[in-house]
Amino acid sequence: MKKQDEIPTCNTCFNGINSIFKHLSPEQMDLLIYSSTPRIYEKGETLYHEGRRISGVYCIESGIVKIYKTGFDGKEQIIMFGKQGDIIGYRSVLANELACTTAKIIDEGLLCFIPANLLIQFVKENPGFSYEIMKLACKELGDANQYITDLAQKSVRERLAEILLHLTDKFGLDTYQTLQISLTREELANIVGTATESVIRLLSDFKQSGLIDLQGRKIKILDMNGLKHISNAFP
Amino acid sequence: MKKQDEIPTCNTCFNGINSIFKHLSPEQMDLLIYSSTPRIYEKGETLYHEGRRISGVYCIESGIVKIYKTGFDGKEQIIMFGKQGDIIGYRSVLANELACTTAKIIDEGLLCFIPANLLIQFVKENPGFSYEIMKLACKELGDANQYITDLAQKSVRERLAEILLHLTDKFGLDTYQTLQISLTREELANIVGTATESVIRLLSDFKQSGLIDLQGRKIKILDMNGLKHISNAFP
DNA sequence: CGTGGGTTTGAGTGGGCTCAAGCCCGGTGG
DNA sequence: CCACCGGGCTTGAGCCCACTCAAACCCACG
Repeated sequence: MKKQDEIPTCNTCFNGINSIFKHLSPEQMDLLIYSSTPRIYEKGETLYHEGRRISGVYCIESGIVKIYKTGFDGKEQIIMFGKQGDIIGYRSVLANELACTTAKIIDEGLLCFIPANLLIQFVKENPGFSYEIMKLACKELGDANQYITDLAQKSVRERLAEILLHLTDKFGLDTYQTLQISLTREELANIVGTATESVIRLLSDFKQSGLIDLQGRKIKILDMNGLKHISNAFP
Repeated sequence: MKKQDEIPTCNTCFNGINSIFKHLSPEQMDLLIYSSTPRIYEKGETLYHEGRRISGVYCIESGIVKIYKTGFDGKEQIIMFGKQGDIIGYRSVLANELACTTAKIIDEGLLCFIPANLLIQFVKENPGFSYEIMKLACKELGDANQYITDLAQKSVRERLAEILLHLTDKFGLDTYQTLQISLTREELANIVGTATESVIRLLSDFKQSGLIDLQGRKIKILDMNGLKHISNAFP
């Protein structure tokens, strides 16, 4: 736990040019910094559990968070990932409901906990901030609607190609074209909404076709246009 | 068009106890009534089109609106229905995006058009109203996440049972247990995310099992618990 | 060197899709 | 009044995608 010795700070997170908090007044910003608790979270830690009361939201300074629902038979359905700059858990806090998802760290990093009442206070007294959060929710809702349509109408093959492109969009590639997020085959299956074996077969199929390359969990994106073509998305 | 002679009014819609507009100031309410244009919309009319600019939102005083996306091969995916008291189109207006869905009247009724800039003005200057809309978006987002999980993990049979229960929740039954919304088999399929023939086969299967009764488009819900059991939802 | 989690591959099966044909029923025009 | 549509509904046959089950492999780790 030596890492805790470096004093963590959320400054980049709060002050970034695209930060959701850019509309806060100086006083509110002070209050935010004073009331929020940053710390390093390790791989496997759970931020909140589906069905439980949620006491605040988390702002991600670094690391990756997996947000998922647990289906009837215990199978995970990954709804989204959170990364640098994302704020998670706000949905349940603002709707004043129990958490409808579970959030778990898959890449360790620095997160800032912000108490629920503080967030609600900001929303109620700062229209600019409120509008910002609302835009976020509306954007997520648009994405969700799109994914509903995909799940209902596309084949597993199409969806897997699309997910690879989405992950590329969100997490980027390194100089060797390697996707900058590491997922198990099972996790990939739990995004796409299919069985682990199907993901494995399709991935090696994509590899045969020269669309991607595989080395363990590293996925190299070789032919983006080929994937776009298969996915029937990204017009 | 004789119906237009009766002067339509949105009063019930704006002043209802659960109205989203309950937090508006008297001046804002006046402005709303002055600036909004109520009229009767007939079956088949389209309020807005997916991919086009959207000039305002609609508040439903009566009637039913179908909100859907059009998939790659032209197939509709119904995202939700709007009824009395619902406000639709706000997502795209607030996110300042092109419409991500199409909205079409399936049961004629009175709707009130509210210009986009007026809605945005209210959101920006009235935190209570803003909070109310935000809660709405968050709630819809929760529903969407649930449906993503269902689509990814449940069988068509389970989903159809679940949809019948959701429709019962939203539109209610008459004294003969008949569902108070009339849909074609194809529309049902486009909610569930399956082929028309599958819906037909499963409905008659449910009828055989004594769960429902069918008379054309009228669906009688006979055994709610049976449907719950099949749907693996509603714990 | 065993243990266990993740990955891979194969075989078999079945849910649900597609295609095709026929039916029902309300509307329309001769 | 009847013939004839046409849209929606129903039923059947056949097939294939993708799931399940089972077995083996790989590799990091204690």
